[in-house]
Amino acid sequence: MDKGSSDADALAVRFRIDRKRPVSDQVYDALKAAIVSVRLPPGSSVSENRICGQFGVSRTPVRNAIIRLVEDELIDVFPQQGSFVSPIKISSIKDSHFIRKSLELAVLDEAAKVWTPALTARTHAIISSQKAALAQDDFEQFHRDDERFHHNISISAGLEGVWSAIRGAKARIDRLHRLAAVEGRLPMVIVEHEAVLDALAAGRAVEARAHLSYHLDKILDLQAMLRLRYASYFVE
Amino acid sequence: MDKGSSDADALAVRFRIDRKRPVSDQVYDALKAAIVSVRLPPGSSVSENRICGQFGVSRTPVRNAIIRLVEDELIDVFPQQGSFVSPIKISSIKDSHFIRKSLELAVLDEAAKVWTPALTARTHAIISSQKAALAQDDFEQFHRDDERFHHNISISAGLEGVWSAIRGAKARIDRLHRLAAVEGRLPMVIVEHEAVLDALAAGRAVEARAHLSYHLDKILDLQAMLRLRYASYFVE
DNA sequence: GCATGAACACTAGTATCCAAGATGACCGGA
DNA sequence: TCCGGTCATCTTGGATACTAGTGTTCATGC
Repeated sequence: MDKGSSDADALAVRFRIDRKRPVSDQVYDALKAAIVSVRLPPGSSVSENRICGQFGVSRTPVRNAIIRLVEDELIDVFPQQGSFVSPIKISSIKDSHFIRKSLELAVLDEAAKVWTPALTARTHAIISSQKAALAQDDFEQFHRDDERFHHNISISAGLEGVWSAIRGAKARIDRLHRLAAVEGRLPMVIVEHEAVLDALAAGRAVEARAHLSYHLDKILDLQAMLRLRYASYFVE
Repeated sequence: MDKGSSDADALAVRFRIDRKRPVSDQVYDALKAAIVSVRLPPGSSVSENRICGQFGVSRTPVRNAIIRLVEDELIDVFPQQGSFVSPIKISSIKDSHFIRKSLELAVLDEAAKVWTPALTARTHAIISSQKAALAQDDFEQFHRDDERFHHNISISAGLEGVWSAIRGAKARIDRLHRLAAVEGRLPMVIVEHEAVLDALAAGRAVEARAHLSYHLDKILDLQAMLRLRYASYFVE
């Protein structure tokens, strides 16, 4: 099980620690970003000693970060053996998708009730930014804007607290999105976002709901194909 | 701000550490139970040093447990000041309730699709147990059975993974339920559970949904009253 | 050549120690 | 009496040392 040899380089983000902020948080953010973006692929070793060597910090903040990532189900830790990036569990995908879809649709219903032209403008700006990112092949920015689009709906509905729950479920399936990105799905994402926004702006809540449902379900269709292409990343 | 003087006794569970299981987990479970059951009321000091003295362990596992409780939004930690049981935030209640209701209703819809007489029998057994607990004034068992009732629906729907998300949101509002318990709401809980089960058993999914919705919303009605009676536990 | 076992390297869990900041009591002076 | 500064004490954050269990590897014996 020599998973950790070349993986080390994958994280070689040459991270600089800002001593003003809690080190634990910075390690958490960096590791989470690396895992969700699949720079640290499922199965990678996340040896505490190696990580704290790379970041130039002690084991304590690294352990704190790992504890939180275990809570996020992004890392599995086997005592006296090691910690590893969680494989993508088919059954977990099903549950996380269910959670995300249920919550986002429920939030969308609330947002539709209080939608305003100002919110349309704000959302349109996000989509424009996402288009620009795509045109420049800036995939990191694209995914950031994607998250902003969905986050924005929760904010608009006045349900900011619900977003953190959505984000938790989203993080568990975002790795699928990252894998799907290299399959040329990105332009369709923008089209689907626009469809949701147009329906919202026109006050057609039911239609917006249908569009968002379609958008969210799309990733499940790709799952079978991704599972074949990246078989080693999946279990069950 | 001398919140920690008498609070210490509240946790005096005389806890015995089982050296076979990870100490962190045991501390986490014990603290979480104490907080959710309001034995450790909002605002209580959760000084790491005092806790590890009471449990007879070092600070490390205590800190690990606290990290997870912060993630659960049950503890707030202020660096160089102390860690305290989170106050019940009105806005957070709203969001957590929204999350729980959205998920439980969505799960209920799925459960209704695959409901069987065997599931009816199993659920009925849980309600019977809950009745017995109420008759014996065994409130801890009552709340355990209450959790089993809701958990059972997720299991029946084949969405075990969704339950953990529901439980997370539930933990944040369970303190309200515990406070409501002393207001004599418990018998109504059983009636409402039975209404949900009867509708499920009869195959009337829409009706079951309405009953569960009513059951879950009930706690919000009590919120205003509880907020007055236990003003010091609430913020915002 | 093959199976076995002992030593070793590595892991995470836990304990202890130090650093830095915040609080509040205490004391002196106006 | 009131205000202000100092200091002891308490807090969490981080670093380091130690423990115990696991997997591997290599040497040994069959």
